[in-house]
Amino acid sequence: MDNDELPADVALMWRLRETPRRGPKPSLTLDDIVTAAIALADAEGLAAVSMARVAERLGNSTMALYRHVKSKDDLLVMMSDAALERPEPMPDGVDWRTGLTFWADGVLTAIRRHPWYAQVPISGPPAGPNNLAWFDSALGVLQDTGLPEEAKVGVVMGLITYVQGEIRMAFDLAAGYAENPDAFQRFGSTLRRVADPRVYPAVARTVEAGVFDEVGSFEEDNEADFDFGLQLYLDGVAAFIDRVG
Amino acid sequence: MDNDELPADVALMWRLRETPRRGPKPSLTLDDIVTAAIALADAEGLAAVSMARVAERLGNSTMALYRHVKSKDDLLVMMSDAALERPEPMPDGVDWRTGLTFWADGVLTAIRRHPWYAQVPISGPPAGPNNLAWFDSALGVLQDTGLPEEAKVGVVMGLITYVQGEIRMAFDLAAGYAENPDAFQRFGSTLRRVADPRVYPAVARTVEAGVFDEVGSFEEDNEADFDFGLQLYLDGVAAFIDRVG
DNA sequence: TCCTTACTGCGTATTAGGTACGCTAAATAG
DNA sequence: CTATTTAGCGTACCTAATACGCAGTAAGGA
Repeated sequence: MDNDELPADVALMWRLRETPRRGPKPSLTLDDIVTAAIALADAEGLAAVSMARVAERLGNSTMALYRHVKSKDDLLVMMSDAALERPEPMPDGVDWRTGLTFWADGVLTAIRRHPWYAQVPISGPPAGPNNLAWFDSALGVLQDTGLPEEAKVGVVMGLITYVQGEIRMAFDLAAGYAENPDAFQRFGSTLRRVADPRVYPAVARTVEAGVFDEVGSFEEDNEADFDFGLQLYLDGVAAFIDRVG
Repeated sequence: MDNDELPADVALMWRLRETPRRGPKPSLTLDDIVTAAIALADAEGLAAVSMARVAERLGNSTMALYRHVKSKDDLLVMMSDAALERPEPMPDGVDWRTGLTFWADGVLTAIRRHPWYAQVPISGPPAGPNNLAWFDSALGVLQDTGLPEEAKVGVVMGLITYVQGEIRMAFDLAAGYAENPDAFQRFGSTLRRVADPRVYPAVARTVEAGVFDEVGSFEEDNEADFDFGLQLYLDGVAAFIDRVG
């Protein structure tokens, strides 16, 4: 068994630990802990996730968790892999562009169920099983483009980067919005007050054009912005495939 | 004076508070606090920034800070605006594409000086003076494209989203790398062990092609990936400008 | 069968950090 | 000179992470 060559937390995420033989039967499993922590984060936000609160949900003591998890950070890593769940299988025969759009929407949908995901730092390459499944799904869509493997990875990395940016911005902003909607509704008038045309000429022009005046639903605006940027990126990918693929 | 219509923290960031008349002269200014906090975060990471540590650096007591700052979160918001500093002025007469590339590199360079930036949640629209200056700089580059104002904002938002993704991923990953370089160097072999070709066919193909085998400098790889994705996005913008602008 | 051993759950205690509260002293307005 | 406003700060409280070690449990071997 050469599991010991794998990093410890990766082995944990893939549930590769050999089952111990002696000692009392665990009344608690890693899955229980991760599930409880996710439920708590979903219900009350990541800040509510303390070892004590998680243990309470499980009817166990705080310190019992540490038999299954190295530290709280460790738990967070497992939570974020688990929260991604599995990607929905790609519809048969989709072209790469439809596929990547489907993929990106899928990521956002999955994460919308667990908004706290945006606050968990990514600690390494996508090594958990669910993360890897998403990665695989996106790579698979590019199969028929004829791009070299390395270029496929580049395209997917760029897409992941864009989507990560969206996740971070959208969900941080949503938290800010929930806490203080005024700051958003008054953004236009704040800018009018504060954006001196001599210092911020381009912003001032945009403000004058009224771009920040119509409020619109926060989510819808965001979704539209995301799609707009995504389509720009995919246009670039299309040009690249024409050139190289 | 209608400052009171501005959100309190925005007024603070723009230093619009009316100077008080009575009471002892402050021995401490908001700038001092923000500067000290940034220096501390630069030197020891965001986790080292506690109110106590910041106060210690200033030779003051912990609670003295609360006369100038509403809460620690408040301080973080100010820190992240201040950390951005001002964008370098755009070279004269650059075309939009060169300009946006220059801009994106500038953001990354600015943030590389303050890596903890990636961990501070964005709590609202870009309302601080430095944030706004960057926003203005990017918008200004698109001046001659003939795009309507709203489309310019869309293009810049997409770029910001991509860059935010890069910031988050690159700096989180760098932290993970510093802590545990093995996880990265062995990523290829980890995948080989763990990525069952029947479950992860596309990943397996990529692994077989050896894409994850050559290690390369962590920073250089990252920079290259970022530029690759950025150019794809800008290709998309170019197509959009041809179509609409 | 019984003892050894590996393991689980958990109580205790330590450390660290955020911040409410209220006191004291300073500066200025009247 | 007195009232008012404000700065600094000591104290205290609360929450949280987690090191440490004990006690009880289930398998394996004698």
